[in-house]
Amino acid sequence: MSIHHPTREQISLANVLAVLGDPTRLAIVACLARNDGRSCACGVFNSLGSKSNISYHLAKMREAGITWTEAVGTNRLISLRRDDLDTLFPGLLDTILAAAADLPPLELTGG
Amino acid sequence: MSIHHPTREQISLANVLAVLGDPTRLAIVACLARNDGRSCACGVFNSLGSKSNISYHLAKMREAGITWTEAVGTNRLISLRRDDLDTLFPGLLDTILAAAADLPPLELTGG
DNA sequence: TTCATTGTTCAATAGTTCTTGAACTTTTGA
DNA sequence: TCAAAAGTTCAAGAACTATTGAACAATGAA
Repeated sequence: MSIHHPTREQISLANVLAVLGDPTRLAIVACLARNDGRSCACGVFNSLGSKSNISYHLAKMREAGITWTEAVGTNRLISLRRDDLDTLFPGLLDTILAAAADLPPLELTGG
Repeated sequence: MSIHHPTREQISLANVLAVLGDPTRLAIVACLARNDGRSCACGVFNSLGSKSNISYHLAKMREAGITWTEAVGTNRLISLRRDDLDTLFPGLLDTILAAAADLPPLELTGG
């Protein structure tokens, strides 16, 4: 069974804001942005919570249409859905990332 | 006892996003923006929920630093904290409002 | 095959959020 | 004074969210 992602049309503003309105997920999205273009394996975020907790948060982000998840071996590679988000909500991601850049930096192992 | 508002420094990005990540509050903020400059009495939002429910949502917005509430007679006049939000998170409010403008329009009585 | 690695899913639990209606406060106006 | 209007607060309940650890599946390497 392949990984479910919402279509661009299914992405809602309120849901995107609600999902990003959580410090752990805001940290994840900031890290993904710093990794621009390339993808991150879930393991990169292990310092932010337990394995199952990170899996939970990443699923929320995927279901909200914020991230794209691709299976490669035993890894899941996570990337931002920049094109979709920028098309739907121009400027939103960039302004959030700029504001999030002022937040206390994260301890990311292997990041 | 006067109405409590957080200082600019106490406003957090994650909290602002979380509070705006709710359809009712997104509708309220869009309405306030449409009313640019002027303030709205709570009653304007009555069609979005019960009196106590709107009071609850407006309190959330005030506590997050999104709105300013001023007592005038028996009314509470609500306005956006544009200067504070624009200073803290440049562009954020405008991009959210632009994206929210595409949402289905609200039935606002007396708005 | 066997084993470690990577991540998901499940059940349980604690905590939070939303919604409602009733009771209440404050202000205004007759 | 008395009543109406505008909001707030409270308690209760439903629904949702976050977190954990254990069990599970899938892959890749020895």
